[in-house]
Formats: sequence, C-alpha cells, structure tokens
Amino acid sequence: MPETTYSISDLASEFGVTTRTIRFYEEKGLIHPRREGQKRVYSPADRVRIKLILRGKRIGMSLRESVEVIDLYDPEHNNEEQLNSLINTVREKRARLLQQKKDIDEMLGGLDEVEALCEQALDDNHRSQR
Amino acid sequence: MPETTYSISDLASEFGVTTRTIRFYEEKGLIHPRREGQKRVYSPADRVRIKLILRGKRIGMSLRESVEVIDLYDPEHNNEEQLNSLINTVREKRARLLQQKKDIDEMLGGLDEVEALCEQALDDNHRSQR
DNA sequence: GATCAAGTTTACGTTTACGTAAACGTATGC
DNA sequence: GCATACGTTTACGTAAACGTAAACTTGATC
Repeated sequence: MPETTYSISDLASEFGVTTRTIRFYEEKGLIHPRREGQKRVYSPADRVRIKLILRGKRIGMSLRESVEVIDLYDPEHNNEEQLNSLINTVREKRARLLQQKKDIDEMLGGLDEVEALCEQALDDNHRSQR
Repeated sequence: MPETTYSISDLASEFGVTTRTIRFYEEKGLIHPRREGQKRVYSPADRVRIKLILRGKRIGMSLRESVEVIDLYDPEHNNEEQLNSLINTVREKRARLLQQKKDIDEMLGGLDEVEALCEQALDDNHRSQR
C-alpha cells in the first residue's frame, strides 16, 4: 500500500506554522519523522499528532500537556492500577475543559452585549441625523 | 457609602495567585490600585479586572489580549468608524472563541472514548478472573 | 522595645515556544 | 554549470509571565 507522506513544508503550510516550529516539536520529542537520507519524511500519524498539538495550543495547553492528552490514546496501560490512574487523569482533564467552556460562554455573553450596545449607538447616531 | 476595599493578599489568596503576580499586572499597566501611604488598596473594580484577566488566562489568552477584551466594555468609542471597528473586533474574538469551543468539544469526545475503553478493560479483567 | 506579619522596591533568574541568522547540502530547471 | 528553491544543523536571541532573593518599612502584638 502506498502510504501517504509529507515533507516538512507540506505540513508547515497546511497548518500555517513555520518549519522551525515543526523541527522544534521534534527537538522536544513530540514527533519522530522518518528520514530519507537527510530529509524528514512525515507519516499521516505524524501529521495527526501535529494537528492535535496545535488543537491543544489553541485552547491554551502547553506542548507537554497536549502530548499528555495525545498519549492517553495509545494503550500501554495494562494493569488495574494504571487503568484507574488513567481514568483519574481523564476526569481531571475533563473538569478543566468544562471550566474553560464556561469561561468561553461567559466571554461570549459579554461580547454579545458589547455588540448590541454598539449597534444601538450606531442606530441612535443615524436617527439623530435626520 | 463605605466602598469595599481589598489588600493585595486578600486578592492573591482569593484568586490563588501570588502577590508577585498582582504586582506584575500593575507593572504592565493592567490595574491601577490606589495607594494609602505605601500600601496598595484595591477597589471592587480592580478585583473584577483581575478576575477577568485570570478568566482569559484559563482559556489561553495573553495578558494583553485579556485587557483588550476587558477594554471593549468601557465606552470611549464615539464616532461611527470607531464603533464599526469595535464591532469587527468583537466578531473576530467571537470567531476564535467558537473555534476554541469546537476544539474543546472534540477533546472532550476523545476523553469520553478513552474513559469508556478503560472501564471496559477493567471490566474484562474482572470477568476473566472469575 | 523587640519581634512578627504583611507590605514595599529593585533586580536578576527561569521556563516556554519559538524567531532569526549563519553556513552548508542537494536536486532541479533552464 | 549555475542559480534557485528547499532542506539541514548549530547556536544565539527574545517576549511573556512570572519566581526568587535581598534589603527595607510599617504598624500590630507580646
């Protein structure tokens, strides 16, 4: 099967980051692209990892934290103790995400008010000019 | 009217930050507490500003950006041009917040899956031990 | 009046997440 | 055969958001 691959600039332009950023993620051990000679070759799995890292970034996660979340997916957890601690981790992450959603909703509410006030002010201006 | 006031450590402990953090916000011009002699005295308005700044932080905003959002509230915007640019700012902020909500929901979905898998694995272990 | 607790200024240190520049390799089109 | 685009390593720089330490005031308390 002809597995799709990506160059570093493919991914950089797809995600709107610089190649420096992607190399930096590799330095930090977040991704491990193959090499063909000198050049880095990225797999679809690498691509997804980058995507998830950037998703984490958008909601204010550190790189370390994003990777922590991503690594929840791969099942290197066998025994009961590990599974339980994993469940706890999941619940903590979830709690924080729910708090973030609340924060966002509050802020959205504020923006709605501001916009309404603006539109009313514009409207008033127009009326008074007639 | 006896306006409520707060000491720096009042606010620090209320919000779970250090006094250094609050002084830092002042250095950056984010808040402007009164002085009584040497000491800083915070008003309810100061308190709210800090609260909003920290809310912004939780969803990954920079201090500068949080202040930008906060400052949308105070009406120093008179003419039509300013009002329109303000509305645009509001819409951009809103777009980003909606994207963040999507990101969070996706991540929550992932966490749900992980937790379900964990619980199933635990369940399987228990069954096989009977 | 000595000893705290809480506050102050000044200043240097630290972590994160890249930016930027130098100096070099490689292959592709004209 | 040489420019040009794309890639590489190495390394120093930087902005944001505080931490940490030193050295000092200032009431409150025993």
